[in-house]
Amino acid sequence: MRLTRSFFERDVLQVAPDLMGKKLVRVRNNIIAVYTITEVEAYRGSEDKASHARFGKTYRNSIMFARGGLVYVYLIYGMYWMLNFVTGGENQPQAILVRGLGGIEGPGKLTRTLDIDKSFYGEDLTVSDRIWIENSEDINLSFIQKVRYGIDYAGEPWKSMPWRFILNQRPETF
DNA sequence: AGCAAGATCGGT
DNA sequence: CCGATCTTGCTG
Repeated sequence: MRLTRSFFERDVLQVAPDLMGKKLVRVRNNIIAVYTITEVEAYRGSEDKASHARFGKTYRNSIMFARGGLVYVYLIYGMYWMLNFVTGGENQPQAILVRGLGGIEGPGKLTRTLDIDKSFYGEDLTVSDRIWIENSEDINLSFIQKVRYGIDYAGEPWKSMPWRFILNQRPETF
């Protein structure tokens, strides 16, 4: 069953762990593909110096200031699209970067596999017919937290926040 | 208007 | 470790 608005309109540090093991559904050419979410990173507010919101509202990050449940996509290093889910309420810039899906490790690799690009900017996960999140039957999921990747520029304390969430994988689940 | 840097990846 | 590749947002 598809996750609704209320799931995403919570603090990013609540939503991120709840995404562990959830199903990412992608529809293209009438083919439905379902992936297990295995790794995400949380970016929380303008005060988070690792976040794109650290400069306030700009052309690129404006969707982060919208209500939760929308998609934030951007290009990095001129080559890789990054897939994010907006969380929290309006004017509360938060986002969750999807770093890993069952069988696909790496935020740049998964968008290539799922064929996700700029056209998904602002897509609404609660009504879209080509991407959404579903609950999983599995309720016995455990995860660990580590520091976020590639954000040394943020400085302390932000670069040390354990805001990367990784599912404890049980091979038979995938 | 120009430029440095980037929430990455794959090959040496 | 290094290059690819190009948009963004800051600076002047």
